[in-house]
Amino acid sequence: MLDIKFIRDNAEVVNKAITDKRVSLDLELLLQADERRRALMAETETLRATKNAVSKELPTLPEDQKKVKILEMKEVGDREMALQEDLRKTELEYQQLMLLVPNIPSPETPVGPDESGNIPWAYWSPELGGVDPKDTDKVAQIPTKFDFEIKDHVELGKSLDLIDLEKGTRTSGFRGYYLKNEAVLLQQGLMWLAMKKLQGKGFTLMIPPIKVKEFALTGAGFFPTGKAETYQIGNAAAFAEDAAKDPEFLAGTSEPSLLAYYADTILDEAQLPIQVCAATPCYRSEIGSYGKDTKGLYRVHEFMKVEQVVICKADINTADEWLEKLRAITEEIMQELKMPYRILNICTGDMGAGKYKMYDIETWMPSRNAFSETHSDSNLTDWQARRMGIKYRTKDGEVKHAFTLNNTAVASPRILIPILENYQQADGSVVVPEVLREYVGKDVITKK
RNA sequence: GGAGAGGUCGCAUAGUCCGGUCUAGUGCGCCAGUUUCGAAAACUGGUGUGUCGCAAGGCACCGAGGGUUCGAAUCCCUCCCUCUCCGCCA
Repeated sequence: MLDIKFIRDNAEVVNKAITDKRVSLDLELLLQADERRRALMAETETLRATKNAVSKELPTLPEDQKKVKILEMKEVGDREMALQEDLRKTELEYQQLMLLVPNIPSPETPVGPDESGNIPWAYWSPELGGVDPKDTDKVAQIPTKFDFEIKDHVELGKSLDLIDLEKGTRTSGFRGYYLKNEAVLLQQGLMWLAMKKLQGKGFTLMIPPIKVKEFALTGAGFFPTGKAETYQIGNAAAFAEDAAKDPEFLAGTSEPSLLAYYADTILDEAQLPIQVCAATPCYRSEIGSYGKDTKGLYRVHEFMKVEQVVICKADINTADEWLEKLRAITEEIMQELKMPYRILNICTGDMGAGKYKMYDIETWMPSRNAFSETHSDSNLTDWQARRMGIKYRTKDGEVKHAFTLNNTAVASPRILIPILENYQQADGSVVVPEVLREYVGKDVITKK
């Protein structure tokens, strides 16, 4: 959400963001609703002021005058009622439109229609270290090389008894899966590794609810536009009667619950920055992705993710710094795992409506012969904080909306794809990344 | 699941029976001033959020939402939450 005053004064800038981000919203309708809303407010408030004033003097008046005033106020009350009904409708329309207004993208964000407009910002591989995207020769050397015919993670998972997709689908439905044996230890190890890393970086560890109320999803910006992506749940019996009553949702990330911890709160500036993280299951209906990435573990309905969330003061430089710090933390984990990856500066058309600036981290997946998204680092400025009511009091006593950021630390089983595929050997076994060996209990995963 | 108690402007409380000097009293905390070499204490004053407005100022908010009334913290209805006890259960 943006400040309505900012929207009124900068309609052109907002309209450009709407176009660049391919948001479906007619700003003119919002501005009109805003104007009507303010006119109705002024009118009802005048009537109320009259009523309040008369109510105060009424008990002191003699009986005959009292009767006259009461009749007068009855009329004023009727008029107020009529206006109020109008105001309520206008207010609702206004609020619904306000939720659709996107954040203004950063000056460094490329303008583009979709993922084709994203710009590689950095590459890294275990052999070469950091590589400048302009150094095309070196960039070409980044993907892992094999001198044998590679298997994809589905084949590896099957032959090493790590993944069972058939049984997963039978039990859970389309995109269901079972992880088994070392795959379980790999995933648990990754979660543990990430949480310990973040604890060392000053993050507060949390186990938050992932079953959340609507306000958490609206506050974080996932609703109303992302409703189709979200599972709605409820008590089975009650759900059968009336699904809409008191809805609960399974969040697609812990971000809503981590932020909602501070919802409708005025923090003290000294408490900032707040760094919190959580390892939680995540649920996504993937309803808009039918037929996309249907093979294997790339796109699944439920997965585990360690998420980093930062709430910092309302200063763009501070927030920019945090975006880079969060990126660096994720890179540190990736470098410990020794997997080739790249970082993309995400363009306007591919970033969410609420984002100011966003990096994706894409890991090399041999079977896809491509870098594919495994992490996502975002600066939302005050867009989420305004929806969620996260504020802080400055040293001067001023109350401001905070800035929020978030980044993936690790998400599994998707991350198992590059691990299994990049670490596979000619004999069909998979080497366990060094940092995960203590969790898996062995150096190499071989056939049972 | 059953029975009861309760949610008041940072915290703790008064007010609710019987609607109108409650634009919510008091204590604590916090801020400023007086005093002091400095501090403590004492005394004095101040002390929320949101929204509309260029401003003066208005309006809203006593868990949430409705209703009754000229007027609601106070009466009525619905919902949410917390606590205590009992029952059941991982």
